[in-house]
Amino acid sequence: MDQPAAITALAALAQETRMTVFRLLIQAGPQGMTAGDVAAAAKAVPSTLSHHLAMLERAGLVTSAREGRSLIYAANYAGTRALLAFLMEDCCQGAPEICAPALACAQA
Amino acid sequence: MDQPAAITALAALAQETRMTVFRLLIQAGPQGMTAGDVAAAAKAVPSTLSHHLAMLERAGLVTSAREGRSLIYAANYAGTRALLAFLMEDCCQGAPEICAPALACAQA
DNA sequence: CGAATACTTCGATTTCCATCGAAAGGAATC
DNA sequence: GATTCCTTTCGATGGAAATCGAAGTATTCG
Repeated sequence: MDQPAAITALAALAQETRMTVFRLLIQAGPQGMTAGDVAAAAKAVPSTLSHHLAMLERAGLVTSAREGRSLIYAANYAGTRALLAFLMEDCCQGAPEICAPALACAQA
Repeated sequence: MDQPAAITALAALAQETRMTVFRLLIQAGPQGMTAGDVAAAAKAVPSTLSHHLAMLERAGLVTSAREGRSLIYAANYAGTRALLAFLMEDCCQGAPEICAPALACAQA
């Protein structure tokens, strides 16, 4: 992942509703949730939420798939992993004191 | 770190100039750089850069200290670590397949 | 004290983002 | 084939962010 892509992904997460939605989808796991369920859980108007989901998808943090008349959104593990890798490589390159505790925390 | 603080930090990094400045300060290490040197390296007008540095500082990603008539900016390791920890905990909680590769990458 | 240096803060402009209601687009049902 | 459902796209509006030049603040040196 290059810097412009990382910035797009960070911008996607730097918003309350989108961050909430993303966390929701991470917790929902690989099977994901319908757009409607996400909207209900996030207490957002459908059109607004659709906009946010599209932004998360463009950022590579979320995937969508049609199932019947619903759209299923799920967390994009590869994209999320790429963003974390970008941050870790960028930080730890010369500064392991930043990332070492983070990965200890992740292992717990 | 709670969600609002993380969003502030993510927003601070989700901008080209600020991301560049942050990476510059990480590479500069604990001794940091003067605001003037940062402005020169980032090819930015002083007033604009001052605004960006202030935002990074509010986000807890950099620190500032006066030294003579210069201001020294340096990466805030604790704040950066906290942001990564927030992302890792949030991601890996139920999804180690995201963070495991990230930490392997960081260890290399 | 006065001038010069190093940044920041102020004021103003332009551009981008978040939000909503209304209309439109596919998919299933009857 | 018409209707109903679920979701997106369109159009418009209010508000926040990025940028710059000019003026202000703190510090050192003459």
